[in-house]
Amino acid sequence: MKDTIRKLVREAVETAMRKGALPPEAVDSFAVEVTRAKEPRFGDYATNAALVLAARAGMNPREVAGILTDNLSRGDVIEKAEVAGPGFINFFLTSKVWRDVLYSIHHARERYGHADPMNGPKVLLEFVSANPTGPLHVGHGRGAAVGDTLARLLKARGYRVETEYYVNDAGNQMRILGRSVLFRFRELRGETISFPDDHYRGSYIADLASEIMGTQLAEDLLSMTEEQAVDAVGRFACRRILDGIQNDLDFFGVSYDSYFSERTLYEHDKVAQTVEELRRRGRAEEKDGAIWFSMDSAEDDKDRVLVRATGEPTYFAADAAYHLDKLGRGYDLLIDIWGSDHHGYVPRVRAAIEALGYSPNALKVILVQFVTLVREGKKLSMSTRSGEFITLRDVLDEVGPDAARFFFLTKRADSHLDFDMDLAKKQSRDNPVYYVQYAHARVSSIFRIAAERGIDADLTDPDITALTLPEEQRLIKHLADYPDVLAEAAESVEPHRITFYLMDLAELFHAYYHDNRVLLEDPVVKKARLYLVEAVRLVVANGLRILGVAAPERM
RNA sequence: GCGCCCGUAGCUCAGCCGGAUAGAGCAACGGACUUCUAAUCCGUAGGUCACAGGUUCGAAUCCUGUCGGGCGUGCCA
Repeated sequence: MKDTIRKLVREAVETAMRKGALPPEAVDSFAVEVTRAKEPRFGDYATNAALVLAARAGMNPREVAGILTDNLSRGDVIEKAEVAGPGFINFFLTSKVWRDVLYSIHHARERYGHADPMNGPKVLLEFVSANPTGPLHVGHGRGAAVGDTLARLLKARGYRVETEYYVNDAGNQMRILGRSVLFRFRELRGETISFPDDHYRGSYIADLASEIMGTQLAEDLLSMTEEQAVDAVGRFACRRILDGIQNDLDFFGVSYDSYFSERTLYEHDKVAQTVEELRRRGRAEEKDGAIWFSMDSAEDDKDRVLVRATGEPTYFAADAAYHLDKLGRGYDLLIDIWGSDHHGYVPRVRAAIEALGYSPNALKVILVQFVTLVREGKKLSMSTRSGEFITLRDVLDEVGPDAARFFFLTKRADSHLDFDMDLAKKQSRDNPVYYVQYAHARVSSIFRIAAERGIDADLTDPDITALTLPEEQRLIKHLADYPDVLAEAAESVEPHRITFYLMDLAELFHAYYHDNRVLLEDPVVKKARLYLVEAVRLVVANGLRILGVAAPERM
C-alpha cells in the first residue's frame, strides 16, 4: 500500500518538476517516505515529502505540499489529499481500496503480503552454529527462532534463501572435548584423574563416557596412543552431541538446508589456501613465528593471528576460509546470526572478506543478545562454569515450542530478553502466544458452529459495504498493513515486527468479536462479517506460519 | 584504558534511516459472562524518553560529553 502511494507522490513530484513548479535540482535523488497516519483525522497515510523537498528547493513546505497535491493523480486510490501541520500531506483512501484489501486476502490466502516468488537476492543464512561440545542453551534457542523465522520471512519476500549450520568440529576444542570424555571414561574404569579446570564438566560428558563402556571403542582405546584416543573419543562425542542438537532443533521445528563441517575445510586444505591467498594479497605476514592478518586501522584495532607459532591455524583463519567458501558458492549476501558476545569479531571477519576481494557489505551480522530465564519473578542464574545449566530442551519441554518461539521474537534481537517461564505457560491475556492463537481459534470456531447448526456460511460475492462499523474499518485497515509489515521486517531483517503486528491484530479482533456477533439473521451483514473475520484468520495464520508457530482451530 | 550495544510509565518492552499530542502489555484500581470459547472485553491512573550541551523550522530519534548497565578487547572459540 505504501508503495502505491509512494509512487503517486513521486509522480506528482515529477509532474510538478516538468511544469516548472519545482526546481529540478531539488528532487534529483529523493526517497519518498510514506507513513501510516497516527490518527483518523490525519487520514490513512501521510508523507513528509514536502518538508524534505522544501529545504532543498528553498521554498515554504506548505507551499511545496500544495504544489504536490495539485499535481497528484488521484485515480481510484485517493479520495482526498490535504496539506496539514507544517507541510505534511495526508491521504484519505477510497472505499474501493479497502474493499480490494479483503478481496486480495481471500484471493492470495497464505501468499497474501508475499512477493513474487524467488527473484530476489541469493542469501545464505547461517545461524545457531553452536559448538558440538554440549547441549543447546536458551540463547541458542533465541538465535534459532530468529534465524528460522528470518529464513521464512525473506523467502516470503522473494529472497532465495538457504540456511546453514557451521559445525566447529575441528581444532583445540575437539581435543578438549575428547579429553573430557576420555578422562571421565577412565574414572569409570577406576583410575584417579585430576580433571582439568578448562575442560567440560557437564553431566552429559560423564553420560557419554559411560556410553562408551563395554563398546568396541572402549576396547580399541586400550591399544591407541593418547593422541589417537583423544581423537577417537572426540569424534564419538561430537557425533553424539551433534545428534542431540539436531534432535532439539527438530523438536523446536528448525531445520537446515545444510550442515557445514569445519573439519572439511582442513581436509580440503581450504584454510591453508585462504592464508596463502591473504599472503599473496599482501594482507598476511609472518612475525614472531606466527602468521598475522594485517588489519587496516579503519577496520579493527590490531592485527590478528591466523596461524599460531605452533603451526596450528586459529579459529579466525578457519572462519575466513569458511566465509570465502560461502561467497564462492555465489550468494549475493551472507547473513550470520551470532551471540552478541561475539560482536568484537564482526570487524575482523568483515575485514577478511574485504581483503579476499569481496565487498564487506556482502556480510550482514545479526547480533542476538542474551536470554535470562525468569521464574517466580527471579532470574535464574546460568552457571556455565559447572556445566549445569537449563538447556533449550528443558525450556521446550516445559513451555512448548510455540510459546518459546513466540517469546524469543517478542523483542528486538539486539535487546536483552527476560524469558518468563511462568508467563509462557499461562493461558490468558498476559501470554501473547495464546492471545494471538486464540484469535485464530475463535474465527475457526465461528465457522465450526455455523457448520454444526446448519447456518449458511458461504462467502461468495460478499457485500462489503455492509461493514459500516468503525471497528470494522479499523480491522480492514490493519489487515491492509500486513504486506508493508512483511516488506519492512524483511528489509530491516527484524522478524520481531511480525510478532508485534499479530498482537495488534489480535487485539483489534478480540475487541470486535466481543462487541459484535458474526452469525446474525441478516444474511448480508452476516456474509460480510464472515468474510472479514475469515480474512483476519487468514492473516493470523499467514503470520504465525512465518513465525513457525501453530495456528490452532480450537483451544 | 579503548571499542560496541543499551538506558523510554512501578515492571517487561515498542517507537529510533529527524516530523504532528511519546505507545502497548503486565502489575494497581473500578467494571462486563442467559449470546459465535471470559484463554475475552471496557474504563481509570501512571512519563524531566538517564543527565548536560549541540545541529535543525522541528530531536526519544542525529552529534559531543557525563553517569549507570551489559559485552568485547587471546598465538581461546
